[in-house]
Amino acid sequence: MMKSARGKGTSKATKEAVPVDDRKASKRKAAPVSVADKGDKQRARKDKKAKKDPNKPKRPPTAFFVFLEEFRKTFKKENPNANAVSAVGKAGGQKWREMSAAEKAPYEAKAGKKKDEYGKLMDAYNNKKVG
DNA sequence: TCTGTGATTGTTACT
DNA sequence: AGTAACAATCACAGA
Repeated sequence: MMKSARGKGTSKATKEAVPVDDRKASKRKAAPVSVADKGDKQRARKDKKAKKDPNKPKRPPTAFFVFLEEFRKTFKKENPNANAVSAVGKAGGQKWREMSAAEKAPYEAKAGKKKDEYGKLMDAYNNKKVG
């Protein structure tokens, strides 16, 4: 199964009325066209399928994902009917918003740890990439 | 049977 | 400084 494919998905929202994410810069995958076409934009990651870097370490899960992992369990327990990713995603996202730094602390700690390891991998990856 | 899509936020890498 | 892409996960739909 494909790891991830949100590149051409589109139809991101059932309702076009509400913006996807106004809190951030803009839309993430709102551009159905290939990024490479942009040219002026980042063409480095034009296609995930490129995969020219098999050694490249995958990005560590963010505090949100770490929390989501546990949240999914709890969520499924209360909502065994809602297993869909969108269900936990929204539910988790909503809760995540309510959560406070203190509660996110343990998750951020984990994320921070992952980042540390990720940096290590990056070092090895870069070393290999160059050589 | 297999692949792709959907949704969430945070973090990264590039320009 | 700003922007786009990706990270994990499962159920459903199409060929």
